Amino acid sequence: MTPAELAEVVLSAAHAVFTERGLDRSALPERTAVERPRNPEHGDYASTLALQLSKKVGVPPRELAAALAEQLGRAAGVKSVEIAGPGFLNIRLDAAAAGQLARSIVEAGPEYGRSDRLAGQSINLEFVSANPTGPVHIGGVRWAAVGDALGRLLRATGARVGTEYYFNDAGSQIDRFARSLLAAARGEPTPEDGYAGAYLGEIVAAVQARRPDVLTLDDAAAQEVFRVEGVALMFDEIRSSLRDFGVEFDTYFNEKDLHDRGELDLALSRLREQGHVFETEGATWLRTTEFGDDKDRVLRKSNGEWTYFAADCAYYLDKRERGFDRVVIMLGADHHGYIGRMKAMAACFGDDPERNLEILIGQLVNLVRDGAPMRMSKRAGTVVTLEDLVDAIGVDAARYALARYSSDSPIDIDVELWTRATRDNPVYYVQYVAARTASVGRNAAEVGLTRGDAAAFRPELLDHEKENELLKALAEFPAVVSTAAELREPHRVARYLEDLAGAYHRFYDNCRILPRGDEEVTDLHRARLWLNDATRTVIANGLNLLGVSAPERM
RNA sequence: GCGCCCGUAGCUCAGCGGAUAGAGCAGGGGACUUCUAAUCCCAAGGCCGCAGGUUCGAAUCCUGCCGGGCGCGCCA
Repeated sequence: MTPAELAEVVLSAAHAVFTERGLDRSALPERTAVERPRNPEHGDYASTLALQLSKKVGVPPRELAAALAEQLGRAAGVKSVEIAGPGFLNIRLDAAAAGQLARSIVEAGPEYGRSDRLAGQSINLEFVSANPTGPVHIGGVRWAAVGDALGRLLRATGARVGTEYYFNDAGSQIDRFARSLLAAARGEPTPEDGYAGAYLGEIVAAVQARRPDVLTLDDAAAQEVFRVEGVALMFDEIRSSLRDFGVEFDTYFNEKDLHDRGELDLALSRLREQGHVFETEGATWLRTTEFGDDKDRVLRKSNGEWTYFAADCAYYLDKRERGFDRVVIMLGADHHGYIGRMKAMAACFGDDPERNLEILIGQLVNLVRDGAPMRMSKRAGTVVTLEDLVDAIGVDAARYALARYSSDSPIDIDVELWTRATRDNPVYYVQYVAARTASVGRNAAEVGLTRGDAAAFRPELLDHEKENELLKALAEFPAVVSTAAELREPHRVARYLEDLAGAYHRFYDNCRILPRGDEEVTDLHRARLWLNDATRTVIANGLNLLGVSAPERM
């Protein structure tokens, strides 16, 4: 029995009690959940339903709890129900009902943990969106790991998801990039406010290989060649380094297309229709202060140029018109000032800024070696890049390390820690369980132990304390996945996997799975093999959500 | 000045209103003729920044303060 199923049982018991006592059934929630108590004395699962309902219906919590307990105690698979404290219900399952989960998990395979919790939602997820003026820096990499994991989580919970990389190929930073390339090609010093780093030389060489005539052109033409070719090369590089990192986007969106298709004009007229646009000092403004922004924003400057914000408006509108009802944008901490204007902009379009637009802010990332943050990159001068991180610790460790922490907290990634092959390296600890469970499977096959017919599986034999704890940890996975998706917090999956890994290691240490020597294969061996394989399934499913491999051997 | 984030064990961090606040590391003590000891076990370690409020119940929600990080543009 899964916690979700038990929660259903609790709820239907509540319905029965309410009916019997003539209480107001509209006070009952549509859904309830059971918790996994820390303290084993509090049972396998606990429900706080009586505490939540007592005030609504005017029945003392312990009295309500007693009625629920009596009803629940009759349910199949429930071994006992106790009332504790102010009105907690502490529920114990019988071993057969608990153990049956191992079979359900193995049979569900990659499907275990998936749900339809977010079915019907259509979510656009934009992340990284680094300017094509240099390699992806480490802040962008955090979003590559977290954003990609979030996309996987949202899909696993039934949402329709479109991942998206916004490619700023129209702004003045691109002109600065082109000027920097031209200067480098001519051997001139980097222009003030230009880009520097060894990668520029590589781009220059590649552009010159394609267009040997480039330096014979006049300034404007040469700069244009460097702009077009340089951006294309940079973009290819970004795209391929992200692909090597396991991240591919459904859509790579060009800012330039918004301009070419007249979408900024369209956005402006929509906003004008809504009555939030005004003109002053020759510029065109959006009255974002109407919706809580600290100042109004310019859409079109007095010289006739569009602002970057105007493109943001057009891009948002474009996403909405493509049928996404939730637009999620992941940004670095230095962009938090955008939240106010972006939310206000959504409101100016007539949208609900709480529901239609979510802006997630991620704090800074440092790569630390020998106790000091790394500031220098071989190719990119003062920024640490995606390739620096992968060179230092590898893709699996990098993705795991970046996805393991709440985006609200800054992280230091210690190179020495994340390459260690011990307990204190979380990704190793978790992957080790993947390898260990696979190894047990191989050894089992060698001694002739197989799970056998599912009908012959005897779940009631899994009654050891460590088996029970492992089963409870396995049972939590679907709830962890849906919570992580709803809260946009992939780190919950990583923390859960570490918890599960601990439960497996303790099981492994206490409960011998394979027969020793010439010992006969028993039903207990087979039952434990089901549990072993269920664990491997959940570890693999969980790591997959994070884009991290589940190795067969280590 | 204004805004966002953070403040939990010596350190790094979990903890979507529930019971006695949890992990890892560091430091102390144990378990290898191994199904991978790449692991496990035991002990120790806490005014959850401070003060109020809401609640049957607050590390969690609200307000104020203190401390730290980041930001503020007709830049992108």
